[in-house]
Amino acid sequence: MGNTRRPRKEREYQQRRSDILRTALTLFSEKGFHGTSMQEIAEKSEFAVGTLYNFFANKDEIYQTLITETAGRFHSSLMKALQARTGELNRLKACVEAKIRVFLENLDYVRIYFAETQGATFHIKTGLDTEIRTRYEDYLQKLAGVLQSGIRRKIFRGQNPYLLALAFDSISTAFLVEHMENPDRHPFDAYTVMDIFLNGVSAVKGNKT
Amino acid sequence: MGNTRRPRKEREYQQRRSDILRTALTLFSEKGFHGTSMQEIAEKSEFAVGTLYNFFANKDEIYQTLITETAGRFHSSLMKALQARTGELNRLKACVEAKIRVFLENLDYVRIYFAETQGATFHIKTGLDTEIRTRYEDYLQKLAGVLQSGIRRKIFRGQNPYLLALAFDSISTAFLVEHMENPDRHPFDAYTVMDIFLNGVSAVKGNKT
DNA sequence: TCAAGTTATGAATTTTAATTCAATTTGTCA
DNA sequence: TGACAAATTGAATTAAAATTCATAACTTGA
Repeated sequence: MGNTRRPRKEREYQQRRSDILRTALTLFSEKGFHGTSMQEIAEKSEFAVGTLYNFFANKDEIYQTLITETAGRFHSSLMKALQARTGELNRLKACVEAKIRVFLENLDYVRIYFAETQGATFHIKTGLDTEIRTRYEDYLQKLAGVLQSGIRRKIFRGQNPYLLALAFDSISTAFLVEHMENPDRHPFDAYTVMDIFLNGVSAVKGNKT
Repeated sequence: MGNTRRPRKEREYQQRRSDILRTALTLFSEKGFHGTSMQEIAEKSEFAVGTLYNFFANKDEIYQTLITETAGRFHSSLMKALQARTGELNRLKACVEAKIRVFLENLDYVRIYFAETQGATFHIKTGLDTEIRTRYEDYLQKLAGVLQSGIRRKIFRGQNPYLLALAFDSISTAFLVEHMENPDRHPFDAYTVMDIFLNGVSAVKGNKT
């Protein structure tokens, strides 16, 4: 009878689908979108080329799905961190910690993410980049909100919360990228990021360059 | 006679060559390497496809030349700035200023630069990315050197000059990228970068999160 | 066990764009 | 001016990969 079985078929279908996606992610991350052929994805995921087309309309759709689904998880982790605890300092800290965790759990994805976010990618046409950027923008706004409220409460100082958000985020990203490329040299943690961002690098009071 | 004329021919040859490069730069920056065809480069630069092949062995070589030549100029501007004046503070400031100038003068290139520097690009094979990264690494080391010497002289504080260099550079890059995408919102200058980097964002003394 | 329906397969087709090269044009010099 | 060399042209070729689809292999329910 066709109603207890549906779930299993569905489950298996999803399993196969996500196998394909996982394989594709690895390959795209190693060799880029254009450097990866459908043949390769097929071989590595142990399906025939044709089969891929039963799951996805075309190569672009695989890529797009990959980006969109992971970006979603990514985004919501960070957003959650920014709301979780109370107090601006705690939120910032939770945010770096979440970012570290999410990055390290999704190394492959992060590579692609940058390829899409930064610089001239080939997916400009599909509007995929827009979608990602919107999410990132959204996150930055939220982060700016936290900083803004910290400024109002005299915990932070500064003119432009959005620029501060940008600075904060770019420091953590930079450290993480460095870590990805060179896991051993230059270890760092949430504290390092917070310290530099909060206290700055000057050893002299009220340094006015 | 064939000796006074050589220079003119040479000059014209270089002119045509650089016309091609300029056109290609614009296209690559707008649509990425794979999104740009030789046809397009030919049309836009007003040559025939075949002619392109008299100047460059293939599409890859155009791209590679572009990157390498511009990266060279780019790199030497920054390195010069870091040596120019005396005093660690002045050097840092000169460095941001140089970076702002160079970025704004080479918007098209910057887009490609990121595509190559960050994330999974397609040129991994050619080793092009390695070349750029080496230069960048070199620049970061120099920057770290400046910070290191500032730390010795008790102008700066911090454990790890390299991480500080990374932080410094990533803040300026982030602001510049923001500016590229959105020239009007969030104006900033070398002073903003210096202020955040040196004094931090905390309004409270010795904040120890 | 079998027939109808599903899904997987991969060789054949199509698409796309890089590259080549014979023909043509342009430039040089006696 | 004309013959030779050098440079340009773009239609034809080649190469690489995405996509299709007729065929085969499984699944299911009677």
